[in-house]
Amino acid sequence: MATIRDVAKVAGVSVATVSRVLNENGYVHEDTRKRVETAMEELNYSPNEVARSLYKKKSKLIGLLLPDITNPFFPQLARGVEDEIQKEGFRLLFGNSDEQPEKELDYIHTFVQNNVVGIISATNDRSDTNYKDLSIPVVFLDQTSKDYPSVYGDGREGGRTAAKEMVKRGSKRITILKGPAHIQPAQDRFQGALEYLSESNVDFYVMGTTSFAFEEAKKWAKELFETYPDTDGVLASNDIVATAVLHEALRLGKSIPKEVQIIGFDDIPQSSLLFPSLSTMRQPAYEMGKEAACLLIKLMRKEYVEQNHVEMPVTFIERETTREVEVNE
Amino acid sequence: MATIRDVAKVAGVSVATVSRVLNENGYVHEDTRKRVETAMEELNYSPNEVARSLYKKKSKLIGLLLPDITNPFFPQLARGVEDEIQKEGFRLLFGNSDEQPEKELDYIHTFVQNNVVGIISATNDRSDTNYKDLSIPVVFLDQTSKDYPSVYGDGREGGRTAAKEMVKRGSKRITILKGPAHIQPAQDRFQGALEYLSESNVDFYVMGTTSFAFEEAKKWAKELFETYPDTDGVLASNDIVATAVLHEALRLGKSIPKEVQIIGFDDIPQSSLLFPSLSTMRQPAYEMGKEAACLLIKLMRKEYVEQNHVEMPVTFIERETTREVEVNE
DNA sequence: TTGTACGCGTTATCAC
DNA sequence: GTGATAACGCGTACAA
Repeated sequence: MATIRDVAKVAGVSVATVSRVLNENGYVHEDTRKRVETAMEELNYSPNEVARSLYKKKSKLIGLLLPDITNPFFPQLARGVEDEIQKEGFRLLFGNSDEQPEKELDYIHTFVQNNVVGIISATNDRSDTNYKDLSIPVVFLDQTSKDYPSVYGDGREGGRTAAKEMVKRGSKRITILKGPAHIQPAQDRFQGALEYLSESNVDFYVMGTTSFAFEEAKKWAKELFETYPDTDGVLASNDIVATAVLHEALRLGKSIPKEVQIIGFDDIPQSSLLFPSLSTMRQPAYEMGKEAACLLIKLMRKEYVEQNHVEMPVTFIERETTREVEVNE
Repeated sequence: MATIRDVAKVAGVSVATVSRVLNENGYVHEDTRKRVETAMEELNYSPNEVARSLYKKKSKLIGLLLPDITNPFFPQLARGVEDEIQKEGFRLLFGNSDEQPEKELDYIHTFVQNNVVGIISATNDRSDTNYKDLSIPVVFLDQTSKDYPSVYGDGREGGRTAAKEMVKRGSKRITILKGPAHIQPAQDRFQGALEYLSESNVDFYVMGTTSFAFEEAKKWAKELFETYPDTDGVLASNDIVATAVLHEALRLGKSIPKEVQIIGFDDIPQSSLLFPSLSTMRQPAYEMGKEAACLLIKLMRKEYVEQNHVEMPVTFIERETTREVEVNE
C-alpha cells in the first residue's frame, strides 16, 4: 500500500501538496498537479480511509441497524438505503439486532467507535435512550419517533383502508390480528383498523399476537379459527401472519375469498406468489429506505429539511384473497 | 468522547500504562490497574477503533459482498456470516454487487481502504482477478474456486439427485432449465441433472435462461410450455424460476403434480408457503454462511485448516409439486 | 504556490 | 512496574 509520502517522494513534492491535489483545495500549480497525478497512477495510490477518518473524526460509513434481514420486509429497505448512500460515496456498516436491546446497544457502540457519520435504525426500541447521547444524526426507519427524524408507512391510514376495503367487499364478522405490542407500526395499523370498524356496523373480534415469526403465526391462525369459527374476514398484522392464516383457512377447507377474506400488510415479495395471491396493504419498502437515506444525508450536511418525519403512503393491493367490490352497496 | 489520555490523566498514570491494562499485556501493578479501571468507568471510556486500526493496519471489520440481498437466498447466508463473526467481535461492512464488476471492484476497494481483516464474497465473478493482489484472506461463498477457499453446496450431486427423484416419481419427458451461464452453481446443478438424465431412459429437453429475476422467469415458463407442451417434469435452476413455472403450469390448468412435477433448488423460505408447496433441493444457506465465517476466521488467525473447500450437502425436500414414489418401479 | 510541523488516538519500543 | 516517545497515514495551520 502506497502512502501519501511515497507519492510525494516520487513526484518530488511535499505531502502537503499531494494532499492538496487529492482534496482539490488550496493552490497548486498545473505542472506539479500533473506530476503528482502521474505519481499516484504509477504507485496505484489510494488514500487510507482510516487515517482520514482518524484525523477528521468522520468516516465515509453509515450504520444500518435492522431487526432481522431474514424477515422478507427488510432486504428491500436495506437495498433502498444502500442504493441511495452509495451514490454519495458512503458505505454500510450493518447489523441485526434481533430486537435485543444489548445487541442494539452493542452495534450502536461499534458504529460510533468506527466514526460513522450517521445511523439508520429500524429497530423497535421505543425508549430511544440508546440514541440520546449521539452527536451524529439518526434516522428511524419503519418507525415513528417524536424526538428523531423518521420515515414510516402511514400505518393508521393503512389499517383504516384495510378495514374499509374488507367491509366494502362484504365481510360481516372480521377478526383483527393485533400485532406485537412492542412493535409500534403494528399497533398503528391495528388502531386504524379498530377505528374504522368501531364506526362501522359490522361485528369484529380482536386477537392478540406476540411476534411475526411464521411458526408462531401458524398457532395463532389455528387458534383464530377455533375461537372465532364464524370469522369471514381477517385483517392480519403483516403478510407473514396473513400467509399463516391463509394456509390454515385452506387446510380447514374454507373457500378463499368466498368464505373468508384476508388482507395482509407490507406486500413482501412472496405475497404475490402465494396461491391464491394475497391482497395486502403495500408499504413501499425500497422507497422508504431511499427516503431515509436521503433524509440522513441532508441531516449530515446540515441542509435544511422541511419535514423531519416523512410518512409514506400505504396502498391497497387487490389480489385474490379479497372479493370483488359489491356494486349494490 | 474520552481518549486514552484523559483516562491516563484521571488515573494519574501515563497513556502507556492505560494501554497496558486495556490490552492486558505487560506488567502493571494491581493497584494501578484498579485506578485505571475506575478512571475508565468514570469517563465511560472506550477505545477508538479507528486509531487502533490505523496503527495496527487491521480493523475489526469483515467485508461481505453479495450479489443482491433482495434475492431471498442471501439473507440467510448473511445472517449465518453475521452470527458467527459477531461472536468473535467482528462486524460487517456490507455491499451488493448486482453482479456488476465495477461495483464489485468498488466494494473490494473500500474494504481494503477500511482495513478489513477478511472478505467473504458470494458474487459470481469467475475471473477472481479482483481478489488477486489482496493481502487478506478471502472466502468465496456459494461458489467454487480453485485458487481461493470456498464454501458451496454440492450442486452437481444436487442436480443428480433432483433428476433421480423426479425420474423415480415417474416423469418421462423432463425439461431442464439451464440457469445463467455465468453463474457457476447453476451450471453445476445443470451438469448433475444432465448427467443423470443422460444415463437414464427418459426423454428430456434443455432450455437456457439468463437470470434469476422472477419477472424474466415468467417469460421462460411461458416459453417452456409453448415449446415443450408434453413436458411432464421440470427441473428448475432455482426456486424463483420453479415458482414461475409452477404459476404458469397452474395458469394453463395443468394439474400439479399429477401432470407436471416440479423440483426447485435452494429451498428459500417462501417455497414451503406456496400452494402447492414446492419440492426442492435444499441448500443450507444459514449454515453455509456460518461455515464461511468460521473458515475465514481460521484463515485470519493462520490456524491450520484441513480443507479449504467445504462442500455442503444438498438434500431433497419432498413437498407437493412431486408425486409419491411409484413403489412398483 | 509550496513546504514544515503538528495533531488525530493508539500501540509498541525502549529506557528508567 | 512505569513513563516518554516514535510511529501509523492523513489534513491543515502557518511559514516561506
